[in-house]
Amino acid sequence: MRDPQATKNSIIVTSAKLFNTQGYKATSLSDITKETGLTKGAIYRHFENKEDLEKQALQSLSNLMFTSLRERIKEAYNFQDKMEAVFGFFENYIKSPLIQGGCPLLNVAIEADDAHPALKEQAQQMLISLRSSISTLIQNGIINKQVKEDTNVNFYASVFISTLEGGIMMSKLEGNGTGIRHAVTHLRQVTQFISRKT
Amino acid sequence: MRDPQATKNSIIVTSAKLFNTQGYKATSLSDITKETGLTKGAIYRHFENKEDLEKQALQSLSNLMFTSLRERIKEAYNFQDKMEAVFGFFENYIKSPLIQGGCPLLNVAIEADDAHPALKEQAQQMLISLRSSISTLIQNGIINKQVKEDTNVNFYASVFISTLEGGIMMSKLEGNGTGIRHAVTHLRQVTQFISRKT
DNA sequence: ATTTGACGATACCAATTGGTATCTTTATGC
DNA sequence: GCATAAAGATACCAATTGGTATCGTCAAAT
Repeated sequence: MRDPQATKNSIIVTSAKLFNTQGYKATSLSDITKETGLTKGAIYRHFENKEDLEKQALQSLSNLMFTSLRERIKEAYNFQDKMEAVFGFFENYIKSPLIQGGCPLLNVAIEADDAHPALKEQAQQMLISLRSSISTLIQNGIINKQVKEDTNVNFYASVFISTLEGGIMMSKLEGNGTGIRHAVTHLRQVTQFISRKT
Repeated sequence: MRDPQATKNSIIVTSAKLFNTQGYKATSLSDITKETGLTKGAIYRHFENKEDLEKQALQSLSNLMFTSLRERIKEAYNFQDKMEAVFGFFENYIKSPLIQGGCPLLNVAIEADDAHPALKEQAQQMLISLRSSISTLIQNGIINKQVKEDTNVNFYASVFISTLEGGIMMSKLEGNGTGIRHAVTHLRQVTQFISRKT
């Protein structure tokens, strides 16, 4: 009944959930022991210290986020549908959260501002990944003649991310889907705008 | 040399700065005593407990934010210039921060998610105020024939806020002005789009 | 000038923090 | 079936947390 790999993973998963909802600094070891049912002895066997656990938990959230996002994008076969996949992914943070506590990137970006340089670096990497995903999506749209060829790829990637993350913030704060829904509705128009007329 | 009103205010101001940069939960009483040069005795004479201080500090940040924003808006005399005032206000979070640590609304919204119901309520009020400011701005634009009369006021207010807050997040994370600048450039086009052709 | 009451400093408190040392238990290779 | 090493539980640690009781001190009213 003893599976160290499984316990390590369960520690990562449940602490990731706590970090993403309560915050990294605000989540104590005892919160984690309570939620996992394990003891500090077990946790510190698998992780050097709390920061190590935070990093691995965030990495897990990042993986979860990007595998899910990429999967959704891959299932669509043209630019507009792929954008819809991105929209659906973000709307799901509110509708049926794959991950509790909202967008891990947004959460860690705000918290790691100054205090936590290690997490900040990871957050920066996540942003780079996200922008890269959306940029290539637009770039492929141009290549496939679905997006106007004079479209500023990085600019629009940035706009998409800003609007979606801001929408998540509003929706989480207000406890309804209005914020993200408006963001998506608007970005749908933007998508239309940079699309080639057919 | 003893001015209780002044000391209370100095406690609020410096703790507000700490809360907005390090986070509310992450800022300890000793952080505050260190930064203010005062002792716990002084602080607890003016505030019931830490939560009380947090609330008053956030209120102070909120006042600072909205007085500055409204001032900027009031100085402009047509819709587009007023929108520029809003844009300038948000760009200033990065360029020359009136308040260190980025947008207090964004920061507290993310942190108070679940954990802190009192702060969350204040954050909700702040969002309502911000949306109200921008909504009336657009509404007045319609009244003054500067904005298309079929413009969905609340929708665009929501879009403006999402995009700006998301832009702040990106800029703070990346340590440059690109995120907010792109957000503003885009919203300038949106402003153009909902403006009446002259 | 003295009294008085608020202001702020000092000294303390229990509880909790992240972390470690040690002990027991469990699976596994022989 | 037994030794062994790893996994996890228990028990501890100093430092820090928010909070309080008490003490000195300063300024204003008498």
